[in-house]
Amino acid sequence: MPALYPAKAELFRTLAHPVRIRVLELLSEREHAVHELLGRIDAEQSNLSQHLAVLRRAGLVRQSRENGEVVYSLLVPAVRDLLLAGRAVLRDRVQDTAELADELDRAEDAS
Amino acid sequence: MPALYPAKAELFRTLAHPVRIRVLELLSEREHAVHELLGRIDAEQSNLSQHLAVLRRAGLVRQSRENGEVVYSLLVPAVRDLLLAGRAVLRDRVQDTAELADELDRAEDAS
DNA sequence: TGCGAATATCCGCATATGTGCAACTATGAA
DNA sequence: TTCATAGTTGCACATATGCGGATATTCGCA
Repeated sequence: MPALYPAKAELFRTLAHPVRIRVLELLSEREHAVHELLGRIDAEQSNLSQHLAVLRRAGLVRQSRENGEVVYSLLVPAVRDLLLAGRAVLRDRVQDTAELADELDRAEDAS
Repeated sequence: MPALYPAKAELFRTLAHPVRIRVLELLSEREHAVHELLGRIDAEQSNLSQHLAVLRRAGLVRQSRENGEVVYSLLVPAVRDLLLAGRAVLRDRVQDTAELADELDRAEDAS
C-alpha cells in the first residue's frame, strides 16, 4: 500500500492559502491571464506569481502563452468540486456552532 | 462581505497533514478512542494528541470521555465528502499525468 | 537588434508548523 | 489516599512557508 496520505496532505496544503483558493475559483469559471488575476486578487505581482508556481507544481493548473500574455487554466476540473465540498464543511460547522450557542443559551448555569 | 478566503484556507490547512487526514478517515467510519487511533496511525502519542487538538480547535471533531478513555468522533459529517473530493482530484491528476506521458511517448522528438 | 510590457525567479527575513521528550492532569481501581 | 493508566500540554529545536523588493527572463514589436 502506497504512501497515499502524504499525497493527500500535500494536495490540501496546496489549497491552504487564500490567494491560491481565489485563483482556483477564478480559474474554475474560465481561464485568466496573469494580469487579470492580479487585478482581482490583492497581492503583489511576485507573490501571485509564486502562488501560481505552487499550483503549477501541484499539477492543478496549466500555463500557456497567448499573444503576449500568460494565460492560466484549470487542469483538473474536480478541483471545483473540492472547493464546493470545502464550502459545505464550513457551512455545516457554523451550524454546529450556532446549535451549541443555542444550547448554551438555554442552559443558564454559568461557568 | 466577510473575509471568506482565509476561513477556507484555514480549513484546508487543517486537513493538510497525513496524520490528521488519517484520523478523519478513521472517524468517518466510526468513533474511536485515542489508543485505538494510536494503534492504527504511525505517530508518537503526544504527536497524535497535538493533531487531535488541531482538529478540535477547528471544530471538526468532538472529544468525550467514556469509561476511562477519551473517544473522538466526527462533528461535521461533510468532512467525509471533502476527503472523497480530495481523492477524486488526486485521481484526475494522475490521469492527466498519464495522458501527458502518453503524448510525450508518441512525439519522439526529444528536448 | 534593442525596447518595453508581462511574468518569473532569487534573496533575506519573519512567522508558522511539526516533532519528541518531559512534565502535568484526569480518571478509575485497589 | 495512592497507584497505574490514558491523554494533554509546554518546551526547544528544526524545517517549511509566505512575503516584498530587486533582478532576470520571455516575447512581440519598432
